Amino acid sequence: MFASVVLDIATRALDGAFDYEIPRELEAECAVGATVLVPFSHREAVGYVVATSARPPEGLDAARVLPVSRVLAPSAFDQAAARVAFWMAREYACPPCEAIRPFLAPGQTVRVRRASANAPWELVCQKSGPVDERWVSLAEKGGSFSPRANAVRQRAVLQALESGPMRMAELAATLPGSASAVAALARRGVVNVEERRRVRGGDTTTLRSAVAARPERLTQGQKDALAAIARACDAGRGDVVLVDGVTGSGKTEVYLDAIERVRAAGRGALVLVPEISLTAQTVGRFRSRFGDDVAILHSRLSAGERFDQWDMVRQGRAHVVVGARSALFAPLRDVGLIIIDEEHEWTYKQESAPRYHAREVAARMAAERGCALVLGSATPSLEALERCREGTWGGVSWTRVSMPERPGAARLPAVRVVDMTEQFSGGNRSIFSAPLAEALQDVAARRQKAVLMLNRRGFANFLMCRECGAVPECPHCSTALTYHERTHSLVCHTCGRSWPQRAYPDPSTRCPNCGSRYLAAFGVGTQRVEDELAMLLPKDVRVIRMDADTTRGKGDHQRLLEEFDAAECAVLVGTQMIAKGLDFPEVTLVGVVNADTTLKLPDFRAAERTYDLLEQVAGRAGRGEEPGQVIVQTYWATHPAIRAVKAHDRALFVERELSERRDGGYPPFSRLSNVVCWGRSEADVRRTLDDVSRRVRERVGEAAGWEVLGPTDCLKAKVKDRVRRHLLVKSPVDSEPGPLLDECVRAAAPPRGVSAAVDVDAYDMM
DNA sequence: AGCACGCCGACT
DNA sequence: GTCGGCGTGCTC
Repeated sequence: MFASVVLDIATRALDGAFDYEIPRELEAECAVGATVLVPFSHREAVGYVVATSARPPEGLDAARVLPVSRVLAPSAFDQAAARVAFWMAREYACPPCEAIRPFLAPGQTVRVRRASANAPWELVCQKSGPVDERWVSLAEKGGSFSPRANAVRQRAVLQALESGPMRMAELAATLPGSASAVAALARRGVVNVEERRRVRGGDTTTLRSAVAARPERLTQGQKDALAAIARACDAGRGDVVLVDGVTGSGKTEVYLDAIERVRAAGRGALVLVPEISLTAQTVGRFRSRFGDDVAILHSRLSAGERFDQWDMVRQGRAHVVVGARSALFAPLRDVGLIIIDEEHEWTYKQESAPRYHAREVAARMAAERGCALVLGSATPSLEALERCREGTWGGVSWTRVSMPERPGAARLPAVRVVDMTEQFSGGNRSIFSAPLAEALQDVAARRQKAVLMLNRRGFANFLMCRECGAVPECPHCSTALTYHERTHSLVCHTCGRSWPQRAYPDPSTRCPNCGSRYLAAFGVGTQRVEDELAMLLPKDVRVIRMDADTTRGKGDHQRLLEEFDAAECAVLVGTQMIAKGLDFPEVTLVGVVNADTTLKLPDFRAAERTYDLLEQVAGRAGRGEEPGQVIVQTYWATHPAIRAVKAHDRALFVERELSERRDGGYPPFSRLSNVVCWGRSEADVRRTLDDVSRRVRERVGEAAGWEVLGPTDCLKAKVKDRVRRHLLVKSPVDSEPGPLLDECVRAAAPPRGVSAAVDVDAYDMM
């Protein structure tokens, strides 16, 4: 037997697979998806088997085919997955091994490395593998047993166990050499040693809304969606269904029912959810419907927890996988359905190699496996909407099903837009407009709940001198420094450096530029909203603040949400993180403190992002019996995105936005790729990217639909003392910019100290 | 990527 | 006559 092996050496200089002979004794283990150790050019290398064959490799002298040395890990992916990985490598212009990595068991990286220049090569296994944990506990008669006077270790062990059972590993770490003491005590029957295979990562929640009570009847929209999904499943071609349902229209119920149908046919389902930790509610619903058949995979799990959940899927003990972006690569054997919830979310685009978009990989995977892909959103991406308008895309059908109503008595909330310039000229200097302040007091009086959102992305607190207009920037990165009030410091969010700094009205404040003392905080923080709320509302209204500061620890998110859920009357204050997925029927008021800060970002998707965010957060109101109200504060009330949210009419925004995109040749009417080049030497970076740019222009010529913009400095022109320049390339929707850009970068051969990255279908152009 | 090979200038 | 700079090319 022979194996085709992709080596784990990430370089553009080395692509494709290499062939090896499988020794007889390894034939059983050395299957597709296995991690192997192979000899490679004066050393050994780690690689992944992507194909096996009984025929020797063609066009290769048999004497040159070397044998596989060892099998390091069992199969993590199958043949179809390997095909998807190769497609990703091509599409997203990355080395094949980078495209394979997402498929591997989490926390199992095996590398060959060496400590110093001439040290021998060593295998470095960073394994957090399956743990068979040994728990030690006091036995019945443990309490009365008294060890011999000189048995210091035994005494220490018994004392430690008084407060409850401990893991052996923990005991050994705190009491060196306790293993033999435990063994001796166990022989006497004083302690019990119990071995259990622990499956980590099974989180639970007490949220009432996390229980998926089966509704008595479905809305017409839900029935239509389920019928369309059933058709797509039965077609078995990778057809796509876009479930376009207003917030609160019951998309999750549609997913649950669709999965039930797939499970009944013996197949499994992959469900992608953005920022999983925020939607403990969603996880709870899946758990309550499918129980232990659900595996949860997301980045907030510890390495061990993630491995256990992943392994459960591989072993075929769980058939429904719910997780963040990377859950798409879970080793589920018979995938019958892929669901991407909140399809428009940015988190589905990976910003490091492989720079894939989960929507596109899922579409490819669905086609490869002959299953259906369901995209769900209240604010579908313009890409998805446009493909559904076309009807077919990439050889499969794209269907949009609309769910325009909420089930039961719930109605979409009324939206009121408040022009803050009018408030200001009317003498109101508070961060709350008069209507929002009134509405909040009203909520307090009626003992209901409210959600207040601060739109802070790209607009974190910074300091600005009121006299000269200077904004302190990081000397190493071209980024405005963020002001942290609590620690009185300026922090660079790009490189993490920080400097002590006081702001006006502190008397020691001095503007670094002109020496003025009016260097003051600009923008609003959740802390300030919390303070103003305390002044506005009676003391018995619970105010819960949810931002990066209060949700640092594991489980903080959930704890705060549970607190909000349990409170009788409360206001939840937070940043973007509260816009999505929260489902609290008692919320009757949603306030957006500053709606338009994201509109000002230099990004062609800025308006779409703002619209999505506002529509999503507005959807948090009025999900129960009581009608909801939304108040949006803005300095730009005439913007189509704001007007569309106010009118609950997406067309107001989408039609104008689409025509602007069409005129400008932006996605979804083109593909936009970003080639970024960075390094310490500006001259080298400049020379390299100019070379790349020349080659791309040469290749593209006058071809219709291709356009090369730049090279120019990146918006973040310097990060960690490295200069950054980039090149934007527009190409037709049916083009393949990946391979072309890859070849151009390869041909330009960046010198040592200069790096280049190709980002196909880029989202972050900074 | 990592390393050998190989062709040139500065030293014993 | 030899050591070592890094340009070029190869690895199943």
